[in-house]
Order: sequence, then structure tokens, then C-alpha cells
Amino acid sequence: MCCFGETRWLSSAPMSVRVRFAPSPTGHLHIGGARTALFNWLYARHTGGQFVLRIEDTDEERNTPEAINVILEGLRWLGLDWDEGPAGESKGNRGPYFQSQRGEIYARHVEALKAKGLAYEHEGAIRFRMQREAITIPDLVCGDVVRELTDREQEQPDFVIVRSDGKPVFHLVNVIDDLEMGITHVIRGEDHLSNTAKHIALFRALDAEPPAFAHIPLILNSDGSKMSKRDDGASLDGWQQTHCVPEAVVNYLSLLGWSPKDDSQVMPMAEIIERFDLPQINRANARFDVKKMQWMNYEHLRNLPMPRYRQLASEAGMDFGDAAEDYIEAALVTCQNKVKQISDLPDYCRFYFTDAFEYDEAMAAKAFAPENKEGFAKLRELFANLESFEPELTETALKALAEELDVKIRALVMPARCACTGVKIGPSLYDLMAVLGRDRVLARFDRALARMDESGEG
RNA sequence: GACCCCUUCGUCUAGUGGUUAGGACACCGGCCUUUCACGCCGGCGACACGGGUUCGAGUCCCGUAGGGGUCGCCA
Repeated sequence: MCCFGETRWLSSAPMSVRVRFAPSPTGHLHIGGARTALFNWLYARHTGGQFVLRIEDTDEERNTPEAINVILEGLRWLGLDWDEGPAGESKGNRGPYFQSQRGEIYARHVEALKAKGLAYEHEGAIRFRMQREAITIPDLVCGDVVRELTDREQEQPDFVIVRSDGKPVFHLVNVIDDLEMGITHVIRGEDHLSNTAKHIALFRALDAEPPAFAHIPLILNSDGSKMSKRDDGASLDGWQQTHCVPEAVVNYLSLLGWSPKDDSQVMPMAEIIERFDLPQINRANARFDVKKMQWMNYEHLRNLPMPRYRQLASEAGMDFGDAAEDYIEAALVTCQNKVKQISDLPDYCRFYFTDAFEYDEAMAAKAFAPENKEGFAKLRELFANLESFEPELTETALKALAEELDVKIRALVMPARCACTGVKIGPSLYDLMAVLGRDRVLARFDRALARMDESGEG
């Protein structure tokens, strides 16, 4: 009994799994497409199978190197590596992986269909002789779906597989590619469910057993409407550009239409791979929730190893000036669990890397009020003579002084914070002063004291 | 017009005939606290509707409504 526990997936995937993601280059990677890629990738990694990337670049209008690159870069950014597909030169031996280069393969199959009498020419185009009876689609997510012909299909059941200009259409090339590439599981959006009857008929006509199908629910806007590229959060580029943590996007997307069936929310990639499987996929469409995505991003952001956090900060445009590495890291440590998104970081920790900052006037007006001056001046002298500038020491000293002077702690903290950072919010005061170092803190105190003198006299 | 899928808090979801219907995000209180966060405690808040089946239905069946998808010489 114990021996079989670790290989339970074998029961649902007896043969080596081969899945694919087949995007068309539109100039951006839709979040729904990214999720489809993710589910395929997760299934491949979970089962130890192969993840194939195939570019459906038959639409010459939109087919540009840049558009293809957007997809490749998006997948790489998410960490979804492919075992076969484009990669400088293609990798894998079932290629080519661009449909634009597979014309001969399609032509060969079309000829075979015509020879068998299953396809025929009609007004210059070639139509497939589609069966008129209902087709049952065995779907791993939706169960057996019996697809009847629609009224329009009853008028003309034979659909076009090659246009009159000689170009094969999507349904045909999709099926031929899946067949030729040995795809075992087709995991794709539910928008393809109805069309799957055509695909099954095509597989049979090609003397092939159709692969297993798993149609996953769609991702909708927050108002339930169909998500298009203009909508909030709809394009992966947006999340890339705001320097989100890719693992957070993966984590959030994995929870849309799939559930680990317990209360797990934040999970590392390895755990998602371990737990992901087809039976836990939902049937209902999900709505994209920007707020929860941002929360997920923060959860991953605050747990990032410092080197990666530092790198992300740089990518987000953080200017560290000529600060030493130790100093940079010490500064970032005080920010990492406070900053919600990396794009907020530059403003949040600017004071660490420049002395030339203005005071926030609303803050300064209160912090540098005349009644705070005497205590603050004493705090400066106290700090000047402290043994060291460790947070524990400065905190103890400050609190002791507050008690001695019989003032609230904030009467000392606020001017100190304003003097050091210029703003109301920021890292822990004692931590930030330790990073800044005594000399710098004292200099900033003096600058603040000078200003308090001015306002006191004026 | 036809065909197909779906329907639990605002959102993501758990729930496979008997639960005070659970968790997460969001929102609202409180505690903690030098700020902002975090954390902790608490609150708000859902089984679309109508019929069945059953001792008993969010769970099974039928219908209605609503949402989504598809029916192209787009992919």
C-alpha cells in the first residue's frame, strides 16, 4: 500500500503526458492565455510529462517577431519553460513549432482526406465531410458533453478546412498539429468546448484516437463581462511592467478555476506543481480580482530573498546612488515587509540614499512645533553620546528621555522621524536610524533644529 | 435563431444527503504600535428561483431565470 502512494498520478496518466500551449501572436499575452499556459505547464510538471509550445502564426497580418517575442518573454517571466518549441533555434524533434512552416504537413493530410472521400472542393475551398449525428465529447472537466448540430450547421454541416486562397483553417491545423506532435491532453479554454466536436470528427477521419480534453473555465472581468485586452489586469504586460513578483501571478492564476481543496492560498511554485491535477478544476467561470492579485503579490514580495528583492527594486527604477552593498541591503531589509508593491519603494526609501529631501510640510508643521524643540535638542545630545546606535539602545534611550521629560514618546519620535526621512510614514524609526548611522542622523537632526530655530524666531 | 457550459458571501472558493454552510481577498470595528504595514481578536456577508425525489437537499432530478461560450473561407 505504502509503495503506491507516491505514484497515484499514474492512474490518471498511464502514458507519458504531452501537453501544449498554442498561442497566436497578437502583440500581447492575455491573462487568460497565460492561465491556460500555466495549467498545461503545471500538468506537465506534475506528471513528469512534456510541455510543448507551438506558435499559431498563420495570420500574417499580426505575425511579427515582436508579437512572438511578447509571448516568449511573458512565459519566461512567469517561469513556464517549455520542453519543445521555439528557442532561438527550435528545440524538440516534433517541429517545426511555427504553423507558418508546416504547410506541407497540412497539405499531405488534406490530400489523404480527399482521397478517402472525406473532404471535397466547394467554390474553391475545401470542406470536410462532417458527420450529421451528435458527437459526445468526453471532457475531463465537464464530463460527457453531447454536442448536437446547431440549426445553421444542419443547413451546411461540412465546414471549410482550406480556404479558397489555399490557407488551411484553425480547426484543421490545430488537430493535425496535436496529432503529429503526439499531444495526449488538450487543456484549453472553455470557449473551445463546442468546437471540439469538429476536432474529434477530424481526428477520427485522420484515423487517430483523439487526445483527452480538459476545458477550463474562462476568466472574466470583475463585472462578469468578457475580458478583453483593454480591461484592468487583462494583459500580462501590465503586471510585468509594474514589476510584480511572477510567482505571485502564477499563484493567483492557479487559484482561478482550480482549488487545492483546503485553505491554502499562498503557495510556492513547487507546492502548486505537487498539488495540481485535473480533477480539482472547476467548471464555472471566474472573475479577475485586482485587489486579491495585489495582495498575493505583497505576500510573495515580503518573502523574497534579499538578492531578488534588491534586483526587483533596481528593475523598478530604484536609484541607490553610490551606496555600498551592505548599506543598500540593510536599508531594504527595513522596507521589505512594509512596502505593498515594489513600485512604491523608490519614494518609500529615498531618504536612505540622499540628504537632499524636502520636508513634508503638513508633517513638519506638527513635528517641528516649538513645544517639541527643547526635548528634541536633548535627544540630539543624548544620541551624540550613546555607546552605539543599535535600535535597542536608541529606543531605550529615547523612551527614558521621554519619561524624564514627562512628554509623550511621539513628541520625540515625530521630530526625529521627520528630521531623518522628511515624511510621516516609513520604516521603524530605530531601525532606520541604525542603518543611517549616527553621523548622518545627527546631521539631519541639526538641520531640523536649525529650522526650528528659524520658525521659533519668525 | 440553434447548440453547449455554468449558478454557495461583493470576489475567489470549501462543501460529494444530516454542517451553527468553512476559509481567503475586500470592507468595518478593536488590540498591538513612534508612523505605515504585519500580526491577533471580532463584525458584515451566500446556497438564483420554482417544482419534485427523500425522514431529511447547497448537495440528486426537472423546469425557469440569469451569466458565459459556440455555430466564419478569424484564431
